[in-house]
Amino acid sequence: MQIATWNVNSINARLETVLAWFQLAKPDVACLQELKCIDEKFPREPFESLGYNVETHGQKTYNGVALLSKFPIEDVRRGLPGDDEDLQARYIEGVIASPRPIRVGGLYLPNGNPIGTDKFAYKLGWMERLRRHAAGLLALEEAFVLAGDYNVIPEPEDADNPASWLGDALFQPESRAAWRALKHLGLTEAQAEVGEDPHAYTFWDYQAGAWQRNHGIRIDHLFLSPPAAERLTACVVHRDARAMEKPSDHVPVVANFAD
DNA sequence: ATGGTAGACCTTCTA
Repeated sequence: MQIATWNVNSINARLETVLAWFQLAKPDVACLQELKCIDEKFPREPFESLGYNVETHGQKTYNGVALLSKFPIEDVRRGLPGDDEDLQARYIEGVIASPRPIRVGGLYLPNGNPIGTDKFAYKLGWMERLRRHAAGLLALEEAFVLAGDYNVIPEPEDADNPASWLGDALFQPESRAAWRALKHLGLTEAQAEVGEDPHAYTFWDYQAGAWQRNHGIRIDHLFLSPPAAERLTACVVHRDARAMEKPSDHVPVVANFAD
């Protein structure tokens, strides 16, 4: 069982690139972020033709997340609980009805820049809500995965030039502490656990030749509950996707689980 | 040196 996460930076602008990767990697489950479209404009048919069930939580222009699975998707939840005022489409969850069912939450954590604004407060509030939700899921003692664009650089080793990120919301002590608080609930981070390179980058900005200079950061992660971590066998960062035609600025990260 | 690019969409916001 392969579960992927990928911030595609507009599913419609990226459709050919994303389909090409799906035909190559054939993930069983995929969490997509930054769809940048409403549900009605998500290109369902090409994914259904590849054998995927499709659940979306879209939004006009910004954000938007999708959960795709070759197995049926049950108990779908749209939106992160804990704030009825929050209208941003950044979370979708469902139970993958595979022979050994696994709950999968796909998330697009707020960027939070610039620091010192309401955007940064929103990021930290969203992370606390995610921590509470994860704690509730842990109490169920099920296998689950929380995969997505966390918009947090966990450690200095997760950036090519950490000093250049010191003033950025992705590398603030508060952001990193909230990320560790999530981990300290008892979750296992897949790439750190079994990745060939635990610090392989997952994002390179479009600007200033960041890809060509390998000015990358590691911000796309998969957190696993203990029963899911017991099944984890591998975690691969698909770096080559950044060199495709019309690439996203993020690359897919894929975790493998024993069936 | 405060740059640079990409996407949605209509003038600027987000990243």
